[in-house]
Amino acid sequence: MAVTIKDVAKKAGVATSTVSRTIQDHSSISEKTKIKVRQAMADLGYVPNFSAQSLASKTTKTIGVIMPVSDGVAFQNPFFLEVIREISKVCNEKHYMVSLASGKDTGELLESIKMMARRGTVDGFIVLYSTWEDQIIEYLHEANLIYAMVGRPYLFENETLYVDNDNRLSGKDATNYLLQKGHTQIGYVGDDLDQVVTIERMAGFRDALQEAGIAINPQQSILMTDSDNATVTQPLEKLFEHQKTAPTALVVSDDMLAVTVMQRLLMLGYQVPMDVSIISFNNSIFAKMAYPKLTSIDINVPQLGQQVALKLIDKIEEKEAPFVKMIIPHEIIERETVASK
Amino acid sequence: MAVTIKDVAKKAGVATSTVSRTIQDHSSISEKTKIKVRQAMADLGYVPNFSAQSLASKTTKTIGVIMPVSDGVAFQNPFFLEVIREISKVCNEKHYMVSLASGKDTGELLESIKMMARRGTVDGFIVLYSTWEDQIIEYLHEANLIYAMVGRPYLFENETLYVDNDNRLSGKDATNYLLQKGHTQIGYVGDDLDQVVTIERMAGFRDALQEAGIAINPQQSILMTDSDNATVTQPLEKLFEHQKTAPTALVVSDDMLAVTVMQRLLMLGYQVPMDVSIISFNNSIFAKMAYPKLTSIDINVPQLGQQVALKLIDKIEEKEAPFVKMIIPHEIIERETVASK
DNA sequence: CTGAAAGCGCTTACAG
DNA sequence: CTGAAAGCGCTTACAG
Repeated sequence: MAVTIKDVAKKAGVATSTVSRTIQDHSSISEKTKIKVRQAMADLGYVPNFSAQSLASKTTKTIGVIMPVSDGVAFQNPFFLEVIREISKVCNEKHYMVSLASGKDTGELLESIKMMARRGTVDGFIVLYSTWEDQIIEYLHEANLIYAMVGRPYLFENETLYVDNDNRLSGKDATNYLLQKGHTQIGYVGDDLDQVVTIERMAGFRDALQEAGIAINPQQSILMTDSDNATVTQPLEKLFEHQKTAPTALVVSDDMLAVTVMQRLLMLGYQVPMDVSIISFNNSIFAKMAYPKLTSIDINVPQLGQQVALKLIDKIEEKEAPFVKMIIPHEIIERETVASK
Repeated sequence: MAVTIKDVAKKAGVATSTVSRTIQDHSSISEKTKIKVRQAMADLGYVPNFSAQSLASKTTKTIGVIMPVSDGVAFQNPFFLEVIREISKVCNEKHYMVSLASGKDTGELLESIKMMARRGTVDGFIVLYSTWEDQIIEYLHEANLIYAMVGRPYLFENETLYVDNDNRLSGKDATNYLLQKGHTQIGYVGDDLDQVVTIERMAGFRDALQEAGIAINPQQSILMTDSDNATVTQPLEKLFEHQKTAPTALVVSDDMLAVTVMQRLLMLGYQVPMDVSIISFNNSIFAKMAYPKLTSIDINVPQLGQQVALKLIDKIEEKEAPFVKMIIPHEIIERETVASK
């Protein structure tokens, strides 16, 4: 049997309550006895039992990480693993555990989350994505559970804790960058229409063109594709159909999509960046491994992950913490896919 | 307060021990009372408290998933997220939780794992990778913890539960495929030398050439690069240095590396597959999105993930279960990067 | 500043 | 087949 709080108490010559309090570094315990108790813990190699702590304190010191539903390409995005790693890192430091919730469809995911909540296995949740009208969020909110999001919430924005980039601004910055390089015929290619982020980036794209006094004809400059990218070719062809409206530069909502777009462009006979310039978002490994290497907007994934975790834990530990939103800065990483016009 | 076993007992008119036993579907309880109790549970919306169950039963119903240390490109491999998703799916069904262990270096990871083990937060571990001389495995083994691996163990193979492909055979099959297409000058490019799988695939490569009676000059046909792919260019150039030994086809140990290799090849003036054919492994999203699309060996990640989880849970629940190894079949997915010679 | 005691919500011999 | 009771290893008012 493992060593328990009783063994420590006996060895240190104090009550178990005193041991418990020094574990929590209670201010009521004198430094002298704390030292004595800590010595005993060290000598015995004592580590508090997790289940017992949870049961007695009504707190689990674990946070549930909610992944997006796993169909579609979105799920394969390296973004998620990166965020998870950062969350995990913070949790390690704070002595929290991370527990994963995923599912192949919304129903399955919801069941899994409900289970976690009702069995009392988590103190709070982190939702890794943000879409329109999400049942998951509705449940979390109704059930009055603590949660935080990566990405701007569509529902209950004013009452939820979240960390995000200024996606609209980044869309604008990306477009302005192209404008500065002399492009005036700029198109936008996005996927995953239900993702809040995709739409926001497009809004930023419109902002920039508008400020530059360039009229937008959606038919000729905006292309939304489904998330598995299978059908980009034809619509893309259409975008380039008329010589005088054909874009000389493209803002693409995600690195992975940008890789597909470049590939299709090549098939259509366009070279990047000689014929068409491309800037995309996320600065993931795809951006670095693409050929040519993608100019991309870095969204600082480590910060995104670390901050949600930190803020959520703060909220869990002192329930009063006000609702916070936190905006992480982005940055253009210049590589090889944008040419001057 | 949530509803407890006492409430259910009262409502059903039985003792709490009877409720507990019907939760576990004990054979000693009559079907009649089980029905009565289940009715009461349903009426009250009862769900057993997780921490209390763990504390009383000395079992946690959670498995720890150990990720590879996070430096280097390997970590970005979509493989891990896919496996995790599958493990998570099985765990959901079996009412297990999955808890993540990761770290930026071995020391941090080990600390995190030790914590989990000593605090009693998991019943067993799944290790997602296999390398030479892994401290993590040594610890798991010494501490007598239950674990399973994805990939063939380097240490304690005869006493560990694992699920893997026949990597050596897949290396051989890949090479034979090239041979059948008429190539005779075939090179091997691998990274991540400490991964057992990389070495095994290379061994298969050698097997095939040997059986075909083709001599191998390592200098001229084998290139091992570090895992961040940064330095592939020069050694690759060297591989193609002499016209008469330059390979007409390459076996590449991973899709991500293959993408890099193709890119560098292009820079060196070689077209794929016209000048050089390429076959790689994993059939990840990189294979599908590459241009041209990669011919790749599918390793059936879903099976890999589901089976480790299933087998580990079996082992946890009936400790007698013998050590098992399970081999999942692979399959060549023909795409656009291999041409006939 | 410290301790004795009750309690968290289950499970599991033990007895019948 | 079922129940009373002890126990899992902690935490936290309460009292001093």
